[in-house]
Amino acid sequence: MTRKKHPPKGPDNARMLTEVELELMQAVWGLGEPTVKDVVDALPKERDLAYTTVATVMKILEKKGFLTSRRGDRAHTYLPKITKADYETNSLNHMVSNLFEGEPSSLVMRLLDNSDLSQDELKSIRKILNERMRS
Amino acid sequence: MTRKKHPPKGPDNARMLTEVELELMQAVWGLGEPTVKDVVDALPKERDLAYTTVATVMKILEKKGFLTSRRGDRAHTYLPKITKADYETNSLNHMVSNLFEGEPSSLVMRLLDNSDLSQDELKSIRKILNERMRS
DNA sequence: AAACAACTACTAAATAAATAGTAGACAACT
DNA sequence: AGTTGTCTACTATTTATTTAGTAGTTGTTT
Repeated sequence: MTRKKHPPKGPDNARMLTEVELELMQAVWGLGEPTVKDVVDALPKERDLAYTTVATVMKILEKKGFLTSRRGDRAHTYLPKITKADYETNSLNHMVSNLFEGEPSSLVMRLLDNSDLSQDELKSIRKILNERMRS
Repeated sequence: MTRKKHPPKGPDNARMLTEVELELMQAVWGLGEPTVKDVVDALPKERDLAYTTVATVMKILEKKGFLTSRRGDRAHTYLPKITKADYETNSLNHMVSNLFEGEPSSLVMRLLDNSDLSQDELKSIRKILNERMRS
């Protein structure tokens, strides 16, 4: 079988995190500049990942450009290279363009159609919206 | 190395589509009950996927429960087992719980913070919101 | 200093995802 | 009836993802 070797994804610009990567990034964002151990400890006790597994995934996150590391006192520490807010924005953009034909309002429509949003949630959303529109 | 064989993902209930899978599902949703060929033809010309690649992925989608197939006149046809609307809802729920701490309003906030929304978009979002709130 | 604990680098294995070729079945024209 | 084209089933390859072990280094505690 003559197979064309399909090229590696390459050092992409706007890559999305995998499930586990996101899980660990959440911990990192919450912790500031944690060590591997900090992250392991921050995971819920029922989430039983080996220390080395976490270390490996964090190395991968570094290779992919989501984290930088530097030598700390004892262990080295990891620092996010992207804020959670920016990642949220990227995720939303990705979703809007892949699933909602590039129309953010379609996304909001679907969200409002579905989720059991309380009257309070709706109000706070409207408030935000009004602020956005004033400016 | 004594390695614990980590179990396969299993026939999951609320799995998300991969990138390519979503691409093909979009075509299927747009077409109704297409054959493999219909889907291939519906892809943008610059998207140069082999017929067999599309056939393989659609088989996978069937195994995962996103499509059913039945014998048609010549080729067999594929029918979505989930509507696009339902998949959109699942995606949003997934995102809200994995990235927005379960708060849909946080998602909306982030979306609105993202400056490249036109005044028209904002207006149509507000309209939707107002409709939701009246009911 | 010996023992022990923590940490890193490297390696490894299983499964998933993306892509596509081959062979054989079946139909449609000459 | 032979050629041609389409379609399916099966197989194959590369890369990605998830998970974790081992060996070696370095630091800590008796």
